[in-house]
Amino acid sequence: MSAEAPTDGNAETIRTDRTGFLAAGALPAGLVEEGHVDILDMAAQCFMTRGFASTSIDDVARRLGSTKGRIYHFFASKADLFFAVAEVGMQFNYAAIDESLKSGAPAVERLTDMAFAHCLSMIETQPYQHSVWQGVEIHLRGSTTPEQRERLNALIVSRDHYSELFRRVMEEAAADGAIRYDDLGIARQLMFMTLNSPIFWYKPRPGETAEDRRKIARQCTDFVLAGLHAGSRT
Amino acid sequence: MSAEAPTDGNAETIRTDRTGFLAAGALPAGLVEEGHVDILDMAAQCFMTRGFASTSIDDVARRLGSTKGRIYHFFASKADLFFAVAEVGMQFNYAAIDESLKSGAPAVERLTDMAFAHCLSMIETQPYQHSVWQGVEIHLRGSTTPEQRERLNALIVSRDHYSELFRRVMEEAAADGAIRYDDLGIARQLMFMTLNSPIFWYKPRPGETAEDRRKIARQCTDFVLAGLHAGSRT
DNA sequence: AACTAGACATACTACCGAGTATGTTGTCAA
DNA sequence: TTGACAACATACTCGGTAGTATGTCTAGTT
Repeated sequence: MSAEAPTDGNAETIRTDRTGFLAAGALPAGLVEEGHVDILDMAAQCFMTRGFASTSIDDVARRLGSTKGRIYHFFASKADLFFAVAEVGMQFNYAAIDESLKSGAPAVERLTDMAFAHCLSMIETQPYQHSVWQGVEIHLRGSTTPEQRERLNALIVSRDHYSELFRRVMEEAAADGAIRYDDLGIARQLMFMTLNSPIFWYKPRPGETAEDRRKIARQCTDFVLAGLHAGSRT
Repeated sequence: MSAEAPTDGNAETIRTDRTGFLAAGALPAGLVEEGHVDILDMAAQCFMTRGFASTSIDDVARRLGSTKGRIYHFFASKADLFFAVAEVGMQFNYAAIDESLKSGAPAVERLTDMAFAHCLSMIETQPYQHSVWQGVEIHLRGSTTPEQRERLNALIVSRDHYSELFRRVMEEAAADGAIRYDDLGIARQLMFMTLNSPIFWYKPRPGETAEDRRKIARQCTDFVLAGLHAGSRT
């Protein structure tokens, strides 16, 4: 049933669409190894719906239509699998805002574009982002191994660095007088929470188009910019 | 150490402050039974820091300085304990917005007051609210019993009804032309996410005053109102 | 003074799930 | 053709945790 579409030869085609909803294959290059893709996709979905702690490896295997053996062949432990998912999630984000970040546009405009791209990334890679959230939020009970602790720290560092990219643009925009806030730290928290919120309430509708998703992201971005008291849209 | 302050006679004094940080005893009346208070407080903290699934009953007992026996004497199961915490959390919220809700003030003002009260409740009863969040969000793995399913549904209904209270005021305010948005459903999601966000990032500072907390709530409220394009503050 | 019941602590069971050890199958190389 | 290895599946171990059964102590009652 979940049967192999004939796995014909061309090993080149890493980013085939598979059965998965999300296709981690959409990433830049060989960032995700062949054979990992499906597992990551399904794991991300499990982690999203049941949470890390409540997700058993057998759950993921079941969703894959296979058994634990397959997963443990590629990932050393449940935590390893989780980190892999979360790290891919962050890759998505960096890739998403990259272009806007580098544009020479004025700060507010850059901030707007980044916020929009970030939000859209939340929507379109939701299960991965949900895992990132859990990783940063719940400090992962049972990260016994020091290697895992290290990996968790790396994830948080990555998250912080990403957040920093936004902070700089916010300060620029504030210096321009384009936005204003009371406390920068809180303002940034509120901004991210709003932009991240689709992680929790977004539910893909059947027959939904890419433009529909962009519309949601646009509304979130508008809300944030208004919240930052950006020039009232005439 | 965690020792009993002399449990002298007056059984009337249900709402003594105890060792707990939160004191569920601050609730309206006999809503929380004596003997439940400390357990609920500690359970809420555990659920917040480790999450429901990763929290063992022994964890809660350890934080109480006692053993499982005490907990199972009052609560039938781990899920029961969790629901009790979450339900108390919702009680806090209803109590918090009650006054503002009934005031005859114009819609925007009412909305502002409710938002502020709600946000402050998130801050001041954080562990309980974090449990509410988990209950509504993660659909509670292993709610095997139909009674538990029922209880979870009841919690969600309670949450929805609470959310409805806000929706009405939002529509009123929109009709007054005091706020405007694109999609009401999304606008409400964004509003709540922003107001709820302290659940995740608030961290009580030593020597913090009630006014400090109100200030945070005020900034969140401002952000939301601006996001809803309420009249630009002059 | 014995009786009772509430409020726990202690000791035990049963199960689930992470991790492992080993078996099986297909594919490619020589 | 055979050997080797990747990619899994199957079968098992073992620790942690929810839940239970039972013991103990104290306060209050008659």
